[in-house]
Amino acid sequence: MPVWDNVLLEQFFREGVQLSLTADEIVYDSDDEPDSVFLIQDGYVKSYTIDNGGEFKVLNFYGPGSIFPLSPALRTKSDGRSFMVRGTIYFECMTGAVLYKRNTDEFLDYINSDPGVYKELMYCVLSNYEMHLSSAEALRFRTARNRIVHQLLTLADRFGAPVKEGIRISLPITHQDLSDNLGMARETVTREFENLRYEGYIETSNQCIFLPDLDELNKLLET
Amino acid sequence: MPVWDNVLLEQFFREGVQLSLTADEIVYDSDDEPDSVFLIQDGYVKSYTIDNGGEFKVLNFYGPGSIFPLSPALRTKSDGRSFMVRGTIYFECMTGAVLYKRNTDEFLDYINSDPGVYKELMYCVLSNYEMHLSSAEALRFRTARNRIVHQLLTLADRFGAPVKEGIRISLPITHQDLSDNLGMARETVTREFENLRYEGYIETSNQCIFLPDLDELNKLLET
DNA sequence: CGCCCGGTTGACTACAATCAACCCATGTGG
DNA sequence: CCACATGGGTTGATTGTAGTCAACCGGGCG
Repeated sequence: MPVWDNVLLEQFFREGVQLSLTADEIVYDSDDEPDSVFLIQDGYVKSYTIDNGGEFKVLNFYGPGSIFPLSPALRTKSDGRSFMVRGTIYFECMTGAVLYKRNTDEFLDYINSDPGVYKELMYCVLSNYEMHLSSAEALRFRTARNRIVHQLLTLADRFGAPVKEGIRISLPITHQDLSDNLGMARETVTREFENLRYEGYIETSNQCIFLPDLDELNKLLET
Repeated sequence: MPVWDNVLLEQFFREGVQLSLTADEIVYDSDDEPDSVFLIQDGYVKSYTIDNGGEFKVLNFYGPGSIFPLSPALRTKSDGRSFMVRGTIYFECMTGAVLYKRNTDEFLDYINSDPGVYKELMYCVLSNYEMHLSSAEALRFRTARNRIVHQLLTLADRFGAPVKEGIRISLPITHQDLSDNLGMARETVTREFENLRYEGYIETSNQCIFLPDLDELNKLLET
């Protein structure tokens, strides 16, 4: 749903190089010159930083149709403004993945060639933007439980597939990923998942999360 | 200095209606039809939501040169996609403020008329995006102290004015605002400010924050 | 086989939320 | 002009949540 049908952009990327990557492979990090841009054809990618204290901080998750890294690519040297975020941002495959890769310069030429492309791109950026906004809302909850519940709802919005009266989150996420995403300990995620499972709000099998009733889940946030 | 020189956009807004608002006035909320867009000429604005539990969550701060609300304005009904964020987002003046107001439709016409404008706008969105990214990093720290220190550095990046061997944050922020921004209790902010002041990392007078040494502050995050 | 990763569980502890006062400055209405 | 309310800041005492440390389990894989 939030992943927009980027007809023009997808067409452009499909003329690029196709890459097949395995889980845990790092696609790109922001220390590199930003000379490539990627479209995800298949599979899932996460972005994260490692802070000065050595903590992993998972910033975002990307699925089929997503384009990255937008911010470093669009902030070219030519305009004299550099990427504002401190520290290196890594993009790593969470699963096996198929990506299309294009040269940043070609990418910039392409988006400047056609206002329609600029528009598509704007929606990509906005979509990311809103994903962060929604995560940021989750992070501001006081209890681990609420943080997790809110983030599950956000992930359902973005990666949810309707399955018999419920939503299955198609992103294969580990407790570790989620805890790094929410700034909490891995064990806390396990414990809250245990509670939510016991109370019937979620069902899990290996790394799949099924949410039988989003409305009920939403009501949890009211307390 | 992340606030970009938006020559074309500023020119456009200056042809609009000028508004003078007092502190605490709400400029816009996302329940309204998104029929207006604003440029801040002078003063400061914050955006926040109120969650189901009644907690205030301050999402972002805006200063002179900022344009808002970007996301609702750019997501017009015409493209069939609605604003993804749950709940209402309010934009409220933190100080007396002078704004320019333009009609959303005119705004959309204008940005479509010239690729140069689209580019400026893209930088506005990216700038916001990166601000959120940086805040999100702060929110993922485990301790209140680190969350506060990181956010002070982010605010210094965005609102810092160099003053004799240090940085003064020009945003007049209250403990309440900062605590709502970082998802913590007001008293916790007071206590950590007290500590940081005692240790010489910050100086405060009424609602002004002065950071004598950003590097030293940065080093705090390593523990 | 043994290692590593992901998940689970228990015990203990520290940090921050909460509740409760209180101070001070400002603004406002009688 | 005083009385009072309000908002911002400060401080202390208490409690609960979640972080930490530790151990263990199961499965996949070299």
